Amino acid sequence: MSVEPLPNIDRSTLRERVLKALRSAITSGAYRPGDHLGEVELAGRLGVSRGTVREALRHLQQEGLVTAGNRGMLRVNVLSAEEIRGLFRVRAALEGLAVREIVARPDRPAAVAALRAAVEDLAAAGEDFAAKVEADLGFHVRLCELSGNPMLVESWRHLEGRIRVTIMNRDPEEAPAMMTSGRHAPIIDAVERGDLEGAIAVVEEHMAAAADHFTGTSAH
Amino acid sequence: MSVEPLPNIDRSTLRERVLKALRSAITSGAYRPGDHLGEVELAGRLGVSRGTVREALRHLQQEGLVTAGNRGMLRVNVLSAEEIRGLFRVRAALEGLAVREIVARPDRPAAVAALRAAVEDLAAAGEDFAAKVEADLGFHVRLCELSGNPMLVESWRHLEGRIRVTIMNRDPEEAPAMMTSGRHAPIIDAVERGDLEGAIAVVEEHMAAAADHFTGTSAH
DNA sequence: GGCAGGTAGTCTGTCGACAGTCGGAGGGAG
DNA sequence: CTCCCTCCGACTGTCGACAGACTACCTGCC
Repeated sequence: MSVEPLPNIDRSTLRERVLKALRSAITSGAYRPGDHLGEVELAGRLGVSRGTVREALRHLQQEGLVTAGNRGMLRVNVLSAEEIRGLFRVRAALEGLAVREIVARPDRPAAVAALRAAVEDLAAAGEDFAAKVEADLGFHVRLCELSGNPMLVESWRHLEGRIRVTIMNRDPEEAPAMMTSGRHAPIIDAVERGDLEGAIAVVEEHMAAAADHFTGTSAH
Repeated sequence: MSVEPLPNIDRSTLRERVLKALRSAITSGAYRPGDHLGEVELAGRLGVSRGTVREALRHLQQEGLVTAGNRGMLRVNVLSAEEIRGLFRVRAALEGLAVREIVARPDRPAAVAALRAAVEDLAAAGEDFAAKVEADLGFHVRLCELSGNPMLVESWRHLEGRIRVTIMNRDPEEAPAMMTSGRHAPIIDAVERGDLEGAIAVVEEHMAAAADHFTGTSAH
């Protein structure tokens, strides 16, 4: 008798699946920033109870993807230019810590190799916008993961929602010159040769450029 | 006719009040790390519905105060020594960014004065342990707020729950030599004289010492 | 005495319903 | 024509209940 063909039982809870679906719907641009997210409409569309989507929405609210408007109504979050600049400064501090810890690690070469693989994914994304976004954020998450500091990853992920709405609010309608392998390679190079100051400088410059890019002319 | 005597209508939702109550109960030590938090018990004790405490618990879970154990049961989070070290490294990066932005601000003297007031609160706390904790965390949160970067405050607050359980898991039963005004003054001094490198060094040293303190010998 | 099977208990997951509140449309008085 | 009052619709806040799942214990058989 074969036990092979039934390995994939989805043990995830309904709330988790709804959470994923909503997050994906927002970050993919199906809901534009500022759009109202009604519990009843979402519940009906997803075929689940209101309480379930409610919990998912609350989770998304804490992630910063949605924000509470008038009378507790939730809508897709939209960040001001000032918030975007602050957001990328925090990112610079977090990812600066990441390179710092990677440089200090004994297995630095392995981390460098993993990062090189991540930028290759970015290059392989080609012109697919969604794939490029995923690969770019994947690289930066990987940077945090390779630091070996789970709390750092946790903090970075806490910003991920806001990062995604920022990207989605601007880039879909123009050429994204921001996410290219050429912009990430210098970070790896500096890490590889143990140049801590240089690596941090590159990261901060990278983040400053991104902040300028996303605040340049806000798209309507 | 007087309109004065009725200004304070509490418009907070029941979930928010339950959230506050639970957070306070955990951070005050009423529930020890590892304790099981049952929805039914809490709902009965607070006199509210299960769904309400459920949402509050989910919020606390994202804050890191509680963590999911076996079969989705939630218990008060307990951090490993490695997690604590990572946590305080992230704090150092965040608060390092804070001093950096404060030093760069034109209203630096006002920020310095506000920080001085915060350490005075700490000194005024005397030997009251809970008050000292509040004053200490108040100082650090103030540091983030004075940076003028709301996203930085947001990121710091995301760590606050874990910080509090870490403090509560160790300090209640021994002399807390960690939170004293003498340890915070050097930060302000360095900020006041515009010594960015020095201020960051003090912050990192402060955080490293705290990490050592809280991982020294885990209390049982 | 040990083990397999059943069985009660308890916890969370999910749902549907009721109530309160806010905003707007519509009608009537001035 | 304008302003105010009233009613209606929509949305969220909160609740109680049902169902599924896992644990621990207890019993009967070998």
